[in-house]
Amino acid sequence: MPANRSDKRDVSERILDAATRLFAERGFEATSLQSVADAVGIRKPSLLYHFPSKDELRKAVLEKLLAHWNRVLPKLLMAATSGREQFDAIIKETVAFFTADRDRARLLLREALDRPAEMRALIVGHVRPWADVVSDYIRRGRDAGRVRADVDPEAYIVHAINLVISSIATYDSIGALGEGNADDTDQSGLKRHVNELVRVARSSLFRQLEALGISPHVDTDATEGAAQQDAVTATPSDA
Amino acid sequence: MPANRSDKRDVSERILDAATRLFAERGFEATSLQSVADAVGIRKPSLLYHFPSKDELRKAVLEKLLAHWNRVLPKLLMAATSGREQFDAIIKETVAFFTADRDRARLLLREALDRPAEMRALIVGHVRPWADVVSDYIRRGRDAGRVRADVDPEAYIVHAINLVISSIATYDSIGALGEGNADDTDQSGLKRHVNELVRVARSSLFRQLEALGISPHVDTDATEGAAQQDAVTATPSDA
DNA sequence: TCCACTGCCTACCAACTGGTAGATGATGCC
DNA sequence: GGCATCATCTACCAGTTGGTAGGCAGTGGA
Repeated sequence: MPANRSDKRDVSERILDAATRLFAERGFEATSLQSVADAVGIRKPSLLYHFPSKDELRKAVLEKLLAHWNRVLPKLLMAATSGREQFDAIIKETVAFFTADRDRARLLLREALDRPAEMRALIVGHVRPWADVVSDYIRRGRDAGRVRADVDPEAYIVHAINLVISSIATYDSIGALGEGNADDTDQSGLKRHVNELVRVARSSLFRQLEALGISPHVDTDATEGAAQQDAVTATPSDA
Repeated sequence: MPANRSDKRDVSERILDAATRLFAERGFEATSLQSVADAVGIRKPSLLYHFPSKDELRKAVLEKLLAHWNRVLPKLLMAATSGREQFDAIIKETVAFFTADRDRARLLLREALDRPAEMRALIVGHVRPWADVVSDYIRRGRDAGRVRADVDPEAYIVHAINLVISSIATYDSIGALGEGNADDTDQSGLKRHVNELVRVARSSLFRQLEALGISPHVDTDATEGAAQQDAVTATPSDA
């Protein structure tokens, strides 16, 4: 039987999963190959057979994370829904992606801190293209009066991305301000956290609805609250 | 002469400075005591004479950072200016504090990722008290109609703090989206980055001025822009 | 049947880690 | 001057690190 081949992919996959978790939790430098091997249940040289060096393992972990991302995002941007719906779709997917596994946010944030130059290159190569699409969209929205006049589109996008990733990555520590209890088992605290996160991102971009004479602000609040409600529970296309 | 005593403080101080820089740059685990000693120009055992263990050094670095913070913040909160001025004073000081030395932001962010439980405890002990003051202020502002009705005060504060620290800490990497050039020597990119950061924090908290019938929004933008202008160049009370 | 290859292993390595022991010289107090 | 203390040093330690050498069982194709 071809147990070999399927096993190899399986083991490599398990190594990647364990490494992702440990790198996100403790950081790359603080994680030994031994501990990754232990987590997978193999010996260290076996691990080095699949990934020839620790740095190659790191790159593979990062690449796997970005691969998913690059698969999902174009779809969202090509879906030609316009106006706030597009914004909601993007931010909802982004938030769902990172809340589904907070290690993703932690890993990216650590990488940004540990290797700024490398991350910068990755961002310019992978994220810049569609960030330009979004900033165009923001500019059009600004001309149409939907978006606040004082928004700096490029800078806003940076802050929006940073806000999502960082606030989810640091929820366990900085989130302590918002909630008293340490064990947030039902994730109600995380929900509240994320709802406000989406509200901040949205309300700092769009002009207030009542200013446009659409509806009284009490209704607006309720609608926005409902729209954000399932941002946490929503499942990303792929886990 | 009392060269001994002043020398001791001096060396300890130099160790703390070097450790702060290195911990912020590479992370705690990735920084060896040897490299800190080298940066100071002493031998490793001399370093361990001043700080009995690596972990004690870490705590001292963190404590020094928080000490400054705890000295400055009460003053800002006690200054009984009300309304948006208080918000501006706090966020301006905070932003100035972290932009004056971005290592501070990086260090705190790393600590939040590396030791969430410890950071959580520190936050509850040190930050919670005055965060409660601010959230009260937000609630009052909400009742008075200055603050948006849908703001979640506690959650907002968490995001505001996170936004400031994280966006400044990751400017070198994620900020690449906003600016093309890697060497931001004149810091104009950082200024733009920070201005938008302040705008996001403010506009997601307060209702738009024109909605309150105070002034046309063009004037508002200009005023706000000017108010934010020197957030970067402003010097915090103590460096 | 033989052979090459895969996947995992044991045994090992030099380099480096945080930390200790203890000597040495300078300083300040009696 | 004598003496304790301070600050720094050299020499050393055991443990861990990322990584290598090479053996060995199973598999699949010629």
